[in-house]
Formats: sequence, C-alpha cells, structure tokens
Amino acid sequence: MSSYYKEHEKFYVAVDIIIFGFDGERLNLLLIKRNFPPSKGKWSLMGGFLKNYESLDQAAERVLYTLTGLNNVFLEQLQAYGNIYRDPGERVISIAYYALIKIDDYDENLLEKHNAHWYPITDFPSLIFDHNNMVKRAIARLRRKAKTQPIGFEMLPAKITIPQLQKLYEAIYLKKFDKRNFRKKILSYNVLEKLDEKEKETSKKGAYYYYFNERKYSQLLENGYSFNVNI
Amino acid sequence: MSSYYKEHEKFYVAVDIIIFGFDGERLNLLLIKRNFPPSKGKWSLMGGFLKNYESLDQAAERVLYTLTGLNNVFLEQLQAYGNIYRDPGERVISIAYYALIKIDDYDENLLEKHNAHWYPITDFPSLIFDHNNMVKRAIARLRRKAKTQPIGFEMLPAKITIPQLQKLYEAIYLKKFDKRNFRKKILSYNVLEKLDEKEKETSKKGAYYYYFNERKYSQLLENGYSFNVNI
DNA sequence: GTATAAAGTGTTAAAAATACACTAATCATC
DNA sequence: GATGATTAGTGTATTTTTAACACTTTATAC
Repeated sequence: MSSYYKEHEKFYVAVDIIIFGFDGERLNLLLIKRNFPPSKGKWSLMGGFLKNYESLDQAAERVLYTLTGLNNVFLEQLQAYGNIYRDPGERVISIAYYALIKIDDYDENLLEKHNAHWYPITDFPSLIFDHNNMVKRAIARLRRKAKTQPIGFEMLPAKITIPQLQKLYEAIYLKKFDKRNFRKKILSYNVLEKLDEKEKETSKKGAYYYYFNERKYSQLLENGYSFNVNI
Repeated sequence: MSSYYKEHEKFYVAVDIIIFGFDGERLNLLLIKRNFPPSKGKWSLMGGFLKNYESLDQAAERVLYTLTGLNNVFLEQLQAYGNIYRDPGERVISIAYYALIKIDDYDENLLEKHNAHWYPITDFPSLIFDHNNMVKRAIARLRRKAKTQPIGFEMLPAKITIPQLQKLYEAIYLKKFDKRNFRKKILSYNVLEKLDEKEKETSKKGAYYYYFNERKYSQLLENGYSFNVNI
C-alpha cells in the first residue's frame, strides 16, 4: 500500500499464553515441553508467531485453540515483552496473554500432541526465556483482578458449591479464608442462585449447588465489585 | 545468528506515549500536531519506531526524551495494540506507554519543534488511529493505580502543600474531596514531612509546605497502600 | 479595622471487615 | 441402630474504616 515506514526495521512478533486451570484443589498452569528447537526439551509457555492476517487478540485465540481446542474463554492481554536478548535465537517481541479455562474442557489429544502438562502454580519447572517473569506477572494480575471482578468463576462450571468456590479463591491467594465470612460476602453479590440439588462426592452431608447467573455477573463486571474476604 | 524463525513474518513495532502533566488545576495530556505524513496536520500521541538496538522500555524512554528532554521519569507500559488496520498506512504493532511528568520541567524548544501542546483530559482534540482508546485506557490505569500507589506525587515537585495535592487528586478523578478527610488520610501514610515554610501565592494565609520523603514512599510502593478518600 | 479568601482543625454516625464456635446431615463401622 | 468421622452450614459481637459535616485561623487588600 504505502511506504512511509520503509526506512524502519521490522521484528518477529509472537504471543505467549499463561493458561490457568483449577482442579478442585490447586491452581494450575498448562506448560509444554518443547519438542522443537530452540531450547528443545525445555519447559515453556504455549506460544506462536503473529501472522499478517490476524490481530494480536486473534493470534492469542488461535494459539490457545491450537493447544486446547477451546474457544470463547476468558483471554486478556498481560503486556508486551521486548528485551533485546529475551529469545537467544533471534529477536522476538512477545505479547503475553493469560487465559482462564475450565480444566476438564480441554482436548486430551491436542495436549498430548503438544507435550503439554498441568503444573500447580506453587511447584512448576523453570521455564525458558522470560517466561518465568510472565507467569509471575500473570499470577499477580489474576490476584488483583479477582479482588475487583468475579473472574474466578471463569475457571468453574456453571453449577458450583460454595465450598468449591472458596477452595478456588484459597488456591489463587494461597491463603485460608473464614468460611462464614466467605459465604456471606459471595452471597451478598446476588450472582448465585441456590438449587435444590446437592453435590455429594466430596462430603457425606453434601453441599448445595448454586447456579451462576450470567446476567447478574455481567452487571457486576461492568460496575466493578469489591471482593475482600480477608485477603 | 540463527534462522529458526525465517518462515515467519516480521512487523513494524512502535511505541506511543500518553504523557500526563498537572498544571495546578487540571490534569493534561501532551499531544502533537503531526507535521509529517501519514495523517499530517492531525493530532496524535508522541510515538516512534522500535530500533534493533533497544528494548521496548528503552524505545519509550528515547521517544519521551526526544519530545521533552526528560529522563528518569515515571514511565510504565500500558499494553500492546495490534489490530490489523489500526494504522491505515501500513501494519504497525504499537506498544503504548504512559508517563507522569512535572509539567514545568519540559524543554520548551523541543515541544515547539514537535508541534506539541498540552490539553486537559476533559477537552482535547480527537486523535488519529486508536490513540483515543489508548488515552482512555491510560486514564483508567492512572485512576486505578493512584488508589493503591501514591503515584500522583510523580507529577508534583518534592515540596508541596496539601491543598495542591488535593487538587491533583481532584483533577485525576474529576471529583471533589472533603478536605478534612483528605488531609487525614494523606498524612496517615507518613510520607509527608511538614516544613516551617509556607506557600503564599495561592492564598493570603498561606499553606505549609510538606516535604515528600522518597524513602518512605518507596516502602509504601513495595507494600502497597490504599488511597481511598471518597473515591 | 474590616472584608475577603483560603488554610486548617475534630467529632459523630454508618458501614465494612474481622474474629470466633457450635449444630446439622450423612455415611461407614461396629 | 448406636457411634464416630467428616464436611456443610449458621449468627453475633468487636474493631476498623469510611463518610458526613461547620467553624476558626491567618494574612492581605482596601
């Protein structure tokens, strides 16, 4: 088209994705053991190069889809990483994204194909390049956001019990909360509707299921909320 | 060096900077009227292309220095913008940064050379490309950050009065605060040390100067704080 | 000496966060 | 069918934080 910029340099641009999932007990990261160079055999985030025909957000969606088979999940840009030697192979500007997924939704075959594994955020292998930094920042962002927006729900099915939800928040903040205060606070947002059904796998007594009301949740998201249970 | 990535496409990468300054009354943006194509004659953020020999952060510092002659100021990455047609000339990935500067510090000649002007955040000309979005996000970020970190101080000299500080916060949030509650809250952080000197230009009585204690400020930054005066 | 203009000061009420301990339901077992 | 074990579920009192609110002080200009 035009050539205003032709004296300037061009760069490889990639996206890397920090994928979070909750298994009922711990918050986990989806990592891949690279079976391709450079740094073959080492652990890293899932990533991919930006293509001409897609936006950054689309590239992130594509990369996430390639690994998990998932679409329409929570995916948000973290920030750009652009140190000169961050990739020892060649200079690459990487835009980091983080995703929140329901851990049972992914496509098993795709994960195997990419050599991907879940690791708890408290204990995962050291990653290539600046990926450790990316993860650190993503966790900080998730913790910050979970205080003001109910994004924790993105990692859970629509039907949940309150003890499950509390475990998720405890896994995010690596901290125990008082269950009376937690329940009080969560219910005060009026996004959960109690069902007659009980979940009976994790306890004999069984915990009531609550249904997660999308519409009220969207309202909360727009207006912002303040989740502050002893955090 | 290597050639792992040679099948991938390369892109122009630029940085654009949202520059905030406080004039004692209003929060302002430093904008430039482009005297070069494309979109010559239109208003935009100050920007520049990334070069091979610099990181993204360094590019942002260089661009800020080119326009203002300033170094060592608060400069933080906002996010990357990568829609395909965001720049109608050619595809450019832009990394937006925002800077907080002391409005009297800049180099007058440089500003003139670049055709730059200060505009209040409440009333500035429409900008090219996606720069309006960038500004919107930068203001939101500034408001969020100013609640949990005392970054407002970055736009003020080391010696300030409390009414000045309050005006800054009112300019950021476009909202009046109760001066008793404001003073109480600010002083409770113990980052301000009262001096014997008074500022007497804006009032007959004069307001005591306070000295801004860098060391205690750094501690606050690390531990996080909560600024919540009626916001 | 009086009018003016901004600085400075304290208390009370309301809301939110925090701390804390017992009962209820069900299953497994003896 | 009584008992023990395990997790769910509930209410109140205390402390802390936020919010609302009005008068006095100081210096200058006239």
